[in-house]
Amino acid sequence: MTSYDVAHAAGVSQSAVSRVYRPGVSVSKKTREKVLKAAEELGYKPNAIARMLINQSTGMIAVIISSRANVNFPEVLAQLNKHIAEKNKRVLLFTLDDAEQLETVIEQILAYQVDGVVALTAHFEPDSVTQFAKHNIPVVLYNRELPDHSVSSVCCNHDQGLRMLVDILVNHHHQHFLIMAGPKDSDVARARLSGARNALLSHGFTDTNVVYGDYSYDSARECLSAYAEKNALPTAIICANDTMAIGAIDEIRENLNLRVPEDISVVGFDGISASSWHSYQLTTVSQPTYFMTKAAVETLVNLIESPDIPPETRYWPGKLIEGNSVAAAPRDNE
Amino acid sequence: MTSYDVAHAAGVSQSAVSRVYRPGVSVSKKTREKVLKAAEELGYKPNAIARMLINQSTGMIAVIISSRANVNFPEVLAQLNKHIAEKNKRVLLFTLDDAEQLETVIEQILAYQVDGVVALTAHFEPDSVTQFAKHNIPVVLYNRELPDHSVSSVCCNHDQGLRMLVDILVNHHHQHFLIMAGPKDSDVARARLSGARNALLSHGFTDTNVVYGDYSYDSARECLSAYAEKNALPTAIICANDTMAIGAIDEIRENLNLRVPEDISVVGFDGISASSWHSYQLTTVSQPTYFMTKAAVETLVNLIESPDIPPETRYWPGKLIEGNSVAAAPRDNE
DNA sequence: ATAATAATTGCATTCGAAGTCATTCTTATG
DNA sequence: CATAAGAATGACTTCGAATGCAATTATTAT
Repeated sequence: MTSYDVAHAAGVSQSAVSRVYRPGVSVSKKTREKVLKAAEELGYKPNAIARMLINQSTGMIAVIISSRANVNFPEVLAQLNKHIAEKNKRVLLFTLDDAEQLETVIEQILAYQVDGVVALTAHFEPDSVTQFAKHNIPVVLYNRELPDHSVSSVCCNHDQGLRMLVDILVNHHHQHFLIMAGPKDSDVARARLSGARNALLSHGFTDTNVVYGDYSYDSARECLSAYAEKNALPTAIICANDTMAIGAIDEIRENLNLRVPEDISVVGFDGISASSWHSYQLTTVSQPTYFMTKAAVETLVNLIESPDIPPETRYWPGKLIEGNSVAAAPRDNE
Repeated sequence: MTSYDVAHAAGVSQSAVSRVYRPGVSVSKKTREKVLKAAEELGYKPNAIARMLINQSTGMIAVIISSRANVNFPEVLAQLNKHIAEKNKRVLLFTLDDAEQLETVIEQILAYQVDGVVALTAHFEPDSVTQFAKHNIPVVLYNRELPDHSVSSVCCNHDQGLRMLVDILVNHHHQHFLIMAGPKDSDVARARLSGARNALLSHGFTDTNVVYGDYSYDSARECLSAYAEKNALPTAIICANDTMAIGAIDEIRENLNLRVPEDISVVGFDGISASSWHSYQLTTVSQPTYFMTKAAVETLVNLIESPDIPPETRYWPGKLIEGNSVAAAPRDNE
């Protein structure tokens, strides 16, 4: 069913049909009614693809995710999708898991003539961004920033969040820390690691030990268990995300036979729903994902409408959630 | 940058450029090289939108999700996306949260000329399916089936899963059950409720009490707490999903001051990662999401290629995971 | 009633790639 | 060397909607 079919059935020209479906164009009531009636009978729906071609705009936003069971990705994706739908655009989903796929994914995104890109993934270096710039496709990074800030970003302020967490630990007289970092190729993980180090440094703690997990529960248990075999235990563990913090707590309780928070304090990051479950009650920092996703979409839509807006980096503060996973450092460890 | 620009730069016709990018068409090495060189220099990428228009196929699959923090949706979406990408197609994401949005969403999906639809959501009644049928757009339902089976579905066999769980409880001599069901407008929740009832019936247990949650941790705690105030406690709780099972466990331990599994046994459904965490160790049934999503994509792709394949319903058995949340029914309750 | 103006309408073209068809250029064969 | 068979190429049309422009009709003012 095309506009020609409807035009024929309604006894008008194709132009008339087209105009009925464009807002703010002058069509007489009579024509409009004839067209709508014919369209209804024929089950006609304007073809968005043809419209894209002539309009030079697809109304599609590429969202690039990594399939790694990361952070709070499901929630973020659902919210991004909602905000994008509210702007009357659609999400075209792309997965980018390793650097090899990068070229292929970029080519596909370019081919699909998307109006903009939201990147939630690693493996997306300045070069990639340049390619989109060449084709005048605006990009917004989510929880990532480039060293030169040449691209708009919306980030949670990981430094501030970790400062709050470290301050709490220090206020509880902790002096022996362990940082449980996330995967080395994740920007968020790097930002949190450096945030933790900076916060500790500002209190005079240098050279804090670091173990690396991959954000997962199991990896947290494994790397803590391996660490415990060869090192004296810390009194406080700063984890790169809540899932690992929960893994750490379970490892401490089940295999190290110690108590949380009495023997060891643990803090996380993200504020996932499980962090407030009774068995864990994590002290953590939650990301304002609603506002962050909304900001990301708004920044992108503004860039689509006015490509000359200079790149902007927006930081959102995390919100401290005081649970029950931090207590005063035990005396016998001092 | 269009194929005409490349054609001009390479000194060939637009047809020649087009042919270079179509597989299995005869082009001489010389032409191919000239074209590729010019394309490289100009940064030309074939325009997928124009291609869609002429090919009458967009390579896009509409995936309809509900933004409700449902079941194991994030994992399912990520896996669907992966399988769809492997078939060299893309996911166009749509959210459908209530029946009012239905018409709008369907219209948009039709306008985008998607090659097929995967529906993970409620509010998607036979009428909706008929509309897609009219436009020859194949649909596959995920964990949903229509009464008349007129549309292809891929479902977890909830009946079989619940039978396994109920059998375990019965083998542990339980006689007093409570079913904690999911939201009434969810098909999966309804299927699990009826699965639980049937399994109990087959052991001669009729009229088991039911409470309704919304799949969330908090709702589980609330509805169990409300139930406990007015009723004798069961010795076993059958939950519609793992998240509610975990909520039930925490409510039992924290507020009812009882032990799991010694005093009350709890079973869940889904096999989410938290179900195996040390504090819970749920006995549950995991859905084979990898195979289910793969099957859904394959069924859909087959339908796209051969629209005359009759609708098929594929059931996948769940896999029993025996944790530590079921024990023999306590004597004093008999 | 007529002129002047405004509101509609249709024709023809455009967006960018793909495919049909007729033509030209190769290559192999007698 | 001539010719048939095959490969390669380009002109032109197609997909479906949107729009500039010109022509037509409706409306208003005189």
